[in-house]
Formats: sequence, structure tokens, C-alpha cells
Amino acid sequence: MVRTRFAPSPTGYLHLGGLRTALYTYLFAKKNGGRFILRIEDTDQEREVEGAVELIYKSLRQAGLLYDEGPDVGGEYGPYIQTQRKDLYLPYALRLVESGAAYPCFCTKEQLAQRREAAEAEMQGQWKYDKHCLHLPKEEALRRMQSGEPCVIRQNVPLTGTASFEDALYGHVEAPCDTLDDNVLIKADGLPTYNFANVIDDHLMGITHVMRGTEYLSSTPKYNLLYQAFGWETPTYIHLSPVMKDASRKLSKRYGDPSFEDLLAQGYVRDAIINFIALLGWSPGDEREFFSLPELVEAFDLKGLSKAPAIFNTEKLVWFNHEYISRMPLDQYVEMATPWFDKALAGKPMDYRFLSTLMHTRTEVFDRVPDMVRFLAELPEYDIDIYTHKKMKTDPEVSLNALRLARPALAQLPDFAEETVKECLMDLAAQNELKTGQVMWPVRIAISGQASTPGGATEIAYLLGQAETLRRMDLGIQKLEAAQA
RNA sequence: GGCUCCAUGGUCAAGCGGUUAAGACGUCGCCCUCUCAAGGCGAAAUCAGGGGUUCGAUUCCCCUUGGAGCUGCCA
Repeated sequence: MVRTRFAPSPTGYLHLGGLRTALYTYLFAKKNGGRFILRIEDTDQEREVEGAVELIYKSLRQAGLLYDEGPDVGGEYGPYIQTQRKDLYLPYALRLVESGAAYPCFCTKEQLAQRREAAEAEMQGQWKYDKHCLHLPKEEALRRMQSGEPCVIRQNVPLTGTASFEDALYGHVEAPCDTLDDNVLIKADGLPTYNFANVIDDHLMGITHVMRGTEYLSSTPKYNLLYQAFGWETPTYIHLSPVMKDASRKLSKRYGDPSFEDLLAQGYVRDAIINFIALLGWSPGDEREFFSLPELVEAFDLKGLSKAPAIFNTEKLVWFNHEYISRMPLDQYVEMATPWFDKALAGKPMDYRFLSTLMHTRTEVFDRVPDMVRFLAELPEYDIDIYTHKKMKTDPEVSLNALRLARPALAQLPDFAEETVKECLMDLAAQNELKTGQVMWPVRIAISGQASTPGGATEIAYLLGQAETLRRMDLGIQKLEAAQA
């Protein structure tokens, strides 16, 4: 039975790189009929951010990545929060001390800093812990530990040989032991470090496949030494390349890069984000590019994972979002767009459903909607230059003429349905031997004040209503007359 | 500095010894059109460099270059 886990530390928002790791981890489990587990790695109490755990739960649910086991859903392997498991790590560490794979260390941080400084001044090489406390007599070490003297437990990495592991993506990875440091396994506060907790918990929770970022790639050989010391079978490792902001920077919340929550708030739709992120570092191997979450589960395969970092490209996300919005039913669009319409049109009665038919295929991201429709609430200031359009064969003079013709025609319409307005203006053009555009363009400019608008003159006229349309046309006529004089 | 890893257009990427080196986003044309979108058609644009191996390298090996990660009582 495949068991995978997503193991974030609660230090803030779920960023997009984390979301992608969670997604792949979820997909792999589901694809193989396995279980997806959430574990919170909060052993660094200092970095923990208030509310971050809840945010992780929330984001994962919003993303549709439902975990089978986790802190807030339970499971047979709990607890799923490391600080709630704090007492079970030490006995394992002691087992390693017993076998010689680890040892207690009483060096203080200050002592270490001193020795490090001294060592680095001499040789240009990097400081490694000097195994000072490894050579303490066992009885003395034991006595000092029992007396309550603060200490840590360090991994005893061999001085010679190599450590290695097999990665499902990167293949054989090995490192010379003499370049590896004796990492702290149990901190002075009694809590394990990531280095240790991840090994213990993955084993105890029966994790079969570990998917995590490549930042762990170079330390994994060392973790394998731990597995060997315990005589445990290692999980299958699948390290995932990072998501980058640009060629040399990782995506990071700190730098103002959006989190999953941010994107949702900006008006990106959930499925578009998931779809896009899935394809950042993974390819189905064929030319499909639209995937629902269940379709991703079906299509997911380790073979499609990329080893190279992928740059997060907002333009493609925007495109995906636009596609997803265009494909959603109109009813759903109306529902999602309404708060954004309200933002620009609050107070003005408006046929939102009709407006939605215009905006539906023109919306890239919802937060761009208010600016696109604001002209409906209030006629913007505009320059009469925009009455001039070469292709439409219009200029201020033609426009003034068209508006003078159109104004009374529209004024006497008994109803102001879009179709009616259109018929009226088309007839008007034909009767006066004008090109359609020579009427439509000036009218649209007069009633919108913008060179480009979602929808055409007749649609905007309908949305505005007869009175407001006529009012704006009068304003246009005045403006053009003033310019002519 | 040491160690580990990575390298196909601007971006995501297919390719797994012989291809006209897919596809998508973006860009640029043209068409359609009452503007803008959408849609249709088309174009430009990639194997980082140098050595090998091979009849033949984008593909395998080495070096160089570039980039990333690790080198914490952070994860």
C-alpha cells in the first residue's frame, strides 16, 4: 500500500512551490490507490507562525487535496504534529547512542562558534564539528546527561567511505562521508531536528514514498545512514525540482510572490491554478494540457517529472485562467463576477447577466473586471481624438454628423432592447449611406468615453438604458461642437 | 571554498542514437469584425561551448561555462 506524506512546517502561507509538492504527493498516492497524509513539522518552535497550521489545512482543502490522515482528520498513525510526538524521538536517539551511530554532545553554541572561527581563520575550508564529545568516556557522558546538563545528540558520521541512496528521479546519489557533518539529531530543548524527525516519522507512519524538494537531495545520503543504523528499510525517494521566480531566484512569499490564497483572492480560479501548477515541472508526455484534478490523478506518472527547475510564468497562468473562465457556465460566471461588478458599479442598476455575456470570454483574471466596466457607472473624461479611427473612416466631423442623426432616432425608440437599438442604428447607416462603423464607432465613443470596450455600441447602449445613453450622446455632441467652433 | 544536482526557443516543454527538433504560452503578421476580446490562418524563435564514443549525436561519456541546493541546536 502506497503511503505518501506532505510535511510542511507552519511558518506562513502555503506557497506555490509547496502547493505543487503537495499536489504531486497527492497525485502519486491517489494514482496508486494509496493514502495521502498530512504531517506538521513544527519542531522549530521559534519559526512557527501563529495560525499557519490552520492556513495549511484551509489551503489544502481549497485546493481539493484532501488528506486521508492528518492532525485534523485523525488516523491510526497519529499524532500528526511533531511537537505532539516529542517524547517518542529520544528513545530512538538513545538506541543510536547505544550502537555508536550517535553520541551526546555538551559543547555550547558559544564554544562551537569560537572553534569554528578559529578553524576557518586557519584554513579556508568549511568547519565541521570536530567530534570533540565523541571521545568523552561513556560513563562521564552518561553522568552528565543524567545530571541534567544541557546537551544535544549528534549523528556519528563515519570518517571514511561514502553514503548514498537511490532517487526515483535523480538516480544514484552519493556523497563522501568526510564531507558530511555530525548533525544534531536531538536539540537541547529535547525536540528533534528535521534530520532526525523525518526519518523516525516516515518510518513510524509507514511512508513508502517520500516526495520533497531538492533542497534535501544532498542531505539524503546522510539520512540513509540513519536508516541503516536502525536496520530499517528506506522509503522510495522522489526529489522535486524547485519552482523559480526567475532564472536564479526561488519563488518565495517573502519577496512578494503570490501564495495560493493570494491568487484565489485576485480572481484566479482554483482549477486553473492547479492545472497550471501541475504542468510546471511535470508533463503528461502527450499534447493534452487541460486536466481536472481527477484527470491529473489518472495521468500522473513519475516519468513525466522534470529534473530542472521551472520558472513560474504568470502569462501562462493568466491564459489558463482565461480559458477556465470562458468555459464555465454563464450562471457560474455571473455568480463569480458579481462582487467584482459591484466594486465598480455599486448602486447603479445594471443587467449583470447581460453584462456577463459580454465579459464572460473577456475576463482573464477577476480583479481586472472593475476597471473594464467602470465606464458604465460613470462616463470617463476623454479626448475627442478617439473619435478618429482610420479603419472605421471616422473623424470628429463624421462623428458629429452620425451622433446628430442617431440621437433623435434612438430617442424615439419605444423600447431599448439591444436588438432594437442595433436595428435602428444599422438602418440609420444604410439610409444615410454610411458605413456601419461610421455610426457605431461615434456612438460607442460618446456613450463609453473609451477607445475600446467590452461589447459594442448597441450592447453598451442597452446596458446604460435609453436616458443615460441619450444624455451621454448629448455630451458627445456638445464636445464635438465645441471643438469645431 | 567543499559537496550534491541541473542544462532543448523569452517561458512551460516533447524527444530517450538516424526527426523537416512536437505542442502550448507569449511575440509579430494577415483574415473576420460596430471597438476590444474570442475565433481562423501564418511567421519568427531552441539543442550553452569544447572534446570524445559511434557509420551517425539534442540523445551516451568527459571537461569548461552557467545556474540551483546543501554546508544551522531551519526545515
